Amino acid sequence: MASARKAAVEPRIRLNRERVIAAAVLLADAGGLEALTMRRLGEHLNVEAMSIYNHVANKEDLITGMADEVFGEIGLPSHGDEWKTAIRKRSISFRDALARHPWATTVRDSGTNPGPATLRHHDRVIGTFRNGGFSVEKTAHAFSAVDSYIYGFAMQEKSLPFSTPEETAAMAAIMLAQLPPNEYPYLAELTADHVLKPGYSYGDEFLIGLDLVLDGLESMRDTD
Amino acid sequence: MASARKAAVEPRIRLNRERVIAAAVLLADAGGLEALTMRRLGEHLNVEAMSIYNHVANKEDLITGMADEVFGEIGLPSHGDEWKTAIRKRSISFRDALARHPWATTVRDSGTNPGPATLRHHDRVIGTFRNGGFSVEKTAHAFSAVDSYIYGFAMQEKSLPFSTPEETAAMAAIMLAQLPPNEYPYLAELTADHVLKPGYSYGDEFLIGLDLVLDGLESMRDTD
DNA sequence: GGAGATAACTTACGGCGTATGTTTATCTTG
DNA sequence: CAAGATAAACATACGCCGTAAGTTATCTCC
Repeated sequence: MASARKAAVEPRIRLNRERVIAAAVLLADAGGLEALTMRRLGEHLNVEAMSIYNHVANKEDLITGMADEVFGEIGLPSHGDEWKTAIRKRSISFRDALARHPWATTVRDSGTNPGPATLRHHDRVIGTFRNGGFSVEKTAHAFSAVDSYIYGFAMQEKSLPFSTPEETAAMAAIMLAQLPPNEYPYLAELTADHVLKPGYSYGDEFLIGLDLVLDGLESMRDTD
Repeated sequence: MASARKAAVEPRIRLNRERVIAAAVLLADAGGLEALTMRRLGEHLNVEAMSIYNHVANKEDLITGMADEVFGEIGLPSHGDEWKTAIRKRSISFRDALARHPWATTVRDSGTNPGPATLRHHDRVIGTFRNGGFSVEKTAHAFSAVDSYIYGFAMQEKSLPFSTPEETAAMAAIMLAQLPPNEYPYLAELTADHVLKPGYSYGDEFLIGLDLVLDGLESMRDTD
């Protein structure tokens, strides 16, 4: 057959789980989770959609793998640092990873069946609090508070309809113009006097809120 | 025709946007956003799928309407209360609304084209900070920090594979049993000594983290 | 009661995830 | 190196999905 001869000229490149997941992450980064379809993923891998199922159980399994991939990109808290510094660094790294892969903010089934990178990450974060003098109970509080904040911030950041300062200013001006001015006076004030000021960037809010949470955790650790 | 006669016996009930959105919210509450399909929604409304398009522009418009519905359920901060009390109450109400409608945590296109309930809600929250003595800039910090925390917490809560205390204990025991014990010692400790303790409920973490954020905002307001 | 508007229904299309069955390429073992 | 076994590719098909386009029934108002 002609196809057999052609196959001899262009030998198949074997797939594997890592290559599949990496390509899927690229696709989702570019167009969001809804751009990730098995057929399109197949195209990017030069393979038919069904061939992917030799390497992942189904689409959910694929996405779980992708989420673990993202967790693997987060810098683990360093043992050498004091707890606050260590958690601060990994929180920034966490937020950066979620900004690189915005689709990951909504996945969160890492909660139901976490992959190995996710487990290691969580273990190290918990260990950092414990070694920093937090009781088991206060470690739970700290873990919940910090990660809730990070996830929530990443989600808000993702949902903004702009990213660069120029886009922000343009978008804010439009939104301000079409706001009924008397109906939402405080919203109008915030937009006009803060968002539209030169140099405004929503991303700058991240560290302010993060440090607020970390300082609160420090005083919580030392009281009761 | 027989169908014409039958129609005379069972006259059509007219649809409208509110009824469509309310039914869609019910459907999503019960089975998540992926259970919300136009055909199923039609069935629940005793109507063909395409008839729904006389009342919403498309599915995205429908979901936007649903999100605004949820925002409408959140109690507005009261003018009578001190800012901290007012924000605390509305934050609890916000979290309750997101717990009732878990699908809403991932929607967030309220950011791109907010509905009237969403706008009113935001305006009132911003106004509460402003009248509580926050500068415009600090109001932005406060708004971002509080809502990030609430969204993130709601998302984590939603992604837990259990809700009742019994389920939690059962699930935690299973997860603990299948954890490589030496590989994740801190995770194991937290699960055994905290999650498996009687009376544990992740939901209790909400107020702890919320008060931590609110206290932090208070001292931020009074410094610099 | 007749006309025009509104909102329902019907049909159809392309794309989705994936079950099932078949073919081809690669690996194993002598 | 040959051949049988295994793994991974391809091909087809099914029942869903959102929704465009066209048709019919009902409601509203004179």
